[in-house]
Amino acid sequence: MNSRSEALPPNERTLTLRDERKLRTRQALLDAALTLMGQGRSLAGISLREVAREAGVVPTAFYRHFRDMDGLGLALVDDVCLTLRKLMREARVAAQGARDVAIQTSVQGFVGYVLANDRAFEFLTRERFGGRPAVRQAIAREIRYFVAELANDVRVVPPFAAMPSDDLEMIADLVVHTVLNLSADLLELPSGQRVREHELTARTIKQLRLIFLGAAQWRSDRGAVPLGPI
Amino acid sequence: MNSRSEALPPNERTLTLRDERKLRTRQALLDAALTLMGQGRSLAGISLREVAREAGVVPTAFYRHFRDMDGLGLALVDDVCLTLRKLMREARVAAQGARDVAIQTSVQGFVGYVLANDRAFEFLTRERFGGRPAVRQAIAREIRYFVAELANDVRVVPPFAAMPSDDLEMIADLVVHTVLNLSADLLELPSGQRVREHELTARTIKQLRLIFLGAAQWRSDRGAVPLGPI
DNA sequence: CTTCTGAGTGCACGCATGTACACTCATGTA
DNA sequence: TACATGAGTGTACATGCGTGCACTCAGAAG
Repeated sequence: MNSRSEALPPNERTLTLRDERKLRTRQALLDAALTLMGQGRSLAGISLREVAREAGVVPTAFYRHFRDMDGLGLALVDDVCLTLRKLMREARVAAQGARDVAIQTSVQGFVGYVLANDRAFEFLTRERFGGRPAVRQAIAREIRYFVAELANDVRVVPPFAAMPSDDLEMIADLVVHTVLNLSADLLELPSGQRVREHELTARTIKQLRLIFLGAAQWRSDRGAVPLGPI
Repeated sequence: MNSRSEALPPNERTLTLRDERKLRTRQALLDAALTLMGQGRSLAGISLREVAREAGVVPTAFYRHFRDMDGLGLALVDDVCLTLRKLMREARVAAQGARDVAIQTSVQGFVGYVLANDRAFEFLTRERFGGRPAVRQAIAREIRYFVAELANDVRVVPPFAAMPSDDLEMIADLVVHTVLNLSADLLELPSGQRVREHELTARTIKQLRLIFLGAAQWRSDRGAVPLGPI
């Protein structure tokens, strides 16, 4: 398998022509599913046959790539999140260059990114709670990953340095979910509602400023939560 | 229609026996849908026939109550949110009696409420983003209602008095979504995970404390968000 | 050049679904 | 008491579904 190893650019030529075509069909199926989820449909409401039809392939060919629609869903999470991580990493590197990445700049960048990749975010938003358990868990894991990474990133900046890891994660969690909330609201807009879009963005920016204001005042020892009646 | 008006307890006897039975069947259908949504299924993955079967009624009887599954979904939102509003109002009245409702007490009360009404909250969580557009919009409206009501409620307490309405709503929005986030996380637990349950609750309590800490420092004029490139 | 592999095809099947229609018969109305 | 209503029934049908199986025939392997 996977030969044709004539020492060419290895990213291109570790794959045979056949495998390349297979990957293309696979991508067509993933794409088809994403397309069909436009107009507010969820994976649960899309049939295997529909996906195959949209991808221009006979229904039984589906099985060469995925066990069933659940498998397609999981692959979609992987596929979408891989791209997402990569781009987030790039954004992070760019941010290290320009010190003092203001909240506003970051959020506006994020908004642009969400709107540019609306199909991916629509999928994640829709299936995050509405999807089958396996898909939900996969998305939850990705979000936990982002939270942990954000917690690590802000560990070096003033108010967060020397803060207990627990509290850092708690704040990162709050930030991530506030931003995800913005993303969900944006996707609900009928597209092209620039004014409302800006209102939502402004609201989120304020919310993040408020959170950082709170973080600056935060003292872990005052925030302890007693067990109460378990 | 709706006679038998022999001046009895009007809550009971403005309905004929027939209408009463019809209502009972209707409720059975709503209940059946809620039941079938256990184990992580969404409305989109449940058939009209299944609901009828679970309710102990022939499929075509469904149409006497709802136009289709979308109609059932909308009715479910109304039904569930009506109960919810009523109980929230009671909680609010109770809170007015005991001044200084600590964050901790409120959140723990909310957690108990979510776990006691898990089917209702599971439905709302699942369909909030994952549902058909009409259902999503109905739920979004209910959430906006809660946000507005919370904003009104806290208007009288120290840090929030004399704060612009915009900022108040922005904070209420942050609080409500933080709490909804807790609710979603709780429902994802396999039930009976009391330790993890307490961890999640503690995290949310901390997040709310941090938010109120930020709110105490908040100055509207410093939080203005310039338009930027529209 | 020959042989083998496996991605995509075409057909067939049984099954569940949404909904139309004509029905029954308990209950409300007069 | 006699009639009208309408909630729930039972039958029927076309449609779309998931999936099994035998197939073709590029293209990889030797």
